[in-house]
Amino acid sequence: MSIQALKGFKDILPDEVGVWQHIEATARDIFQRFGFTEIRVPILEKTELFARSIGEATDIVEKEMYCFTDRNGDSITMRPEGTASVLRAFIEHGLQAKLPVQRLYTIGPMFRHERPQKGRLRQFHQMSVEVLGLDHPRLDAELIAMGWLILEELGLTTSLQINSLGCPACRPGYKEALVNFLATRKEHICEDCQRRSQTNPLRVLDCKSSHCQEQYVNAPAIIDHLCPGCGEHFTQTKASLDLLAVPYTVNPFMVRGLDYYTRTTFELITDALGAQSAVGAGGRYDGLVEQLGGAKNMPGIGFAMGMERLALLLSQQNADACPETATDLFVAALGEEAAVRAFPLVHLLRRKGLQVAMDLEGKSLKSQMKQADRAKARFVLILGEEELAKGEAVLRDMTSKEQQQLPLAGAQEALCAMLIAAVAQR
RNA sequence: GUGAGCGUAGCUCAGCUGGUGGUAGCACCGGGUUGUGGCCUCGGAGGUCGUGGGUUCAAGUCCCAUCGCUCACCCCA
Repeated sequence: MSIQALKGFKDILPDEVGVWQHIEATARDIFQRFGFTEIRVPILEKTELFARSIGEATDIVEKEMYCFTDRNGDSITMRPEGTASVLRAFIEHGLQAKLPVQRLYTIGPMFRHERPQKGRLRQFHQMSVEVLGLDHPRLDAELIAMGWLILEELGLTTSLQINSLGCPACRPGYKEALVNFLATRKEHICEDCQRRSQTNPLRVLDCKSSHCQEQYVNAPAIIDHLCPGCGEHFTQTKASLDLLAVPYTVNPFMVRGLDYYTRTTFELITDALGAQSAVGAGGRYDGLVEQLGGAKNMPGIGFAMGMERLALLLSQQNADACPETATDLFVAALGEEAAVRAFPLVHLLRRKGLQVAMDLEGKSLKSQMKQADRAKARFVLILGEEELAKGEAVLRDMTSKEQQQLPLAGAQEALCAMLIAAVAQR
């Protein structure tokens, strides 16, 4: 048996890479329009960073992280998400001193040891954005609208759900009300829900069992328990979304799997990916910077998009949008003398910026024409013994099938210029 | 961690109640066209039927184990 990739680790093969590049290019362009700059952060961090930000009791930290002890005996973790690292860098380098409001994005692989399934891998890729230093509700709306715009420009149809999780002032009160409510339904809900009533009561409302959902119809909703500050913030966020004409539905039962979220949370959802419905999600995390040892009262908000999920959606909904690679010119040389002549010509054309291919093995013209066709070459320059004898090469336009003679005499630069002109005309 | 389904050519898959591995499709190589691609046509190459054991005169097919993949639960982007 030959060696295979690790479970949940996948190669992105040449014929799928166009989709990925299209997603990335579209997103980078939009990030830039919204004033974001890229930050690149390491894949490895101290384990403590994630334990402190994501939350000790979360599934991610408890059982999904790739942790190991390095040669110095330090506990190291392969990042399961991007926000913690970006905030660490923000604090470590004092970025708030350089610009009061930081808009950052990062793209890269994340790692979680889960059972792989459709749209879920152990190494997966996220594009994530963070804004630090501003808590205005218009920012929440702007960020959500940016996520929406990315999907729109990719030609993908999704829906948007929003919620508010409150803040340390109002959430405990809600939690208590919820726990009390759940106690009254204890006998009628599934085992998972009973267990989660203790460990993570907010999560219970997210149960997929329709039987449980019936029980929760009259459950207290967090948005009815928000403190005045959070209530006003949520109202303003919704109003701002309306101003931008971004359609949303409020899902008072939506929760997040990371502990650091406060106030606004949202998910961009699709029903086209099987069990994995979220293609993007995020929210506000106003206490996180302080929690990680940074400045007090440093608000933050961010979201991440799953690139595998976007790629799946794109290839099933809008595959045509991804540009195909084409070749400007294929140089078909026949015989050793012609090959020796063509070889440096090809290099010169490449230096001039053309996308040029050539067969190096001395195959038949038929075979070389086939290669040219496969490479989607727009032109083929035929250079054989006959052409050398006549001092004229044949340039064939592969779509119109028209052929013209190009003089070989004189400097190679002249031939180059003619070829570049021919390619530029199309 | 739990459950289900599936492993046959590079890829997608046929293969019935066990009886010699498929002229299968796509891709690849070559000929038809001695120097012109796609379309057509003819030919060619390509396999430890995931692995190990068992039942049987006989196993791709039945049984057991094991490895792998996929989907779902859970969780999440």
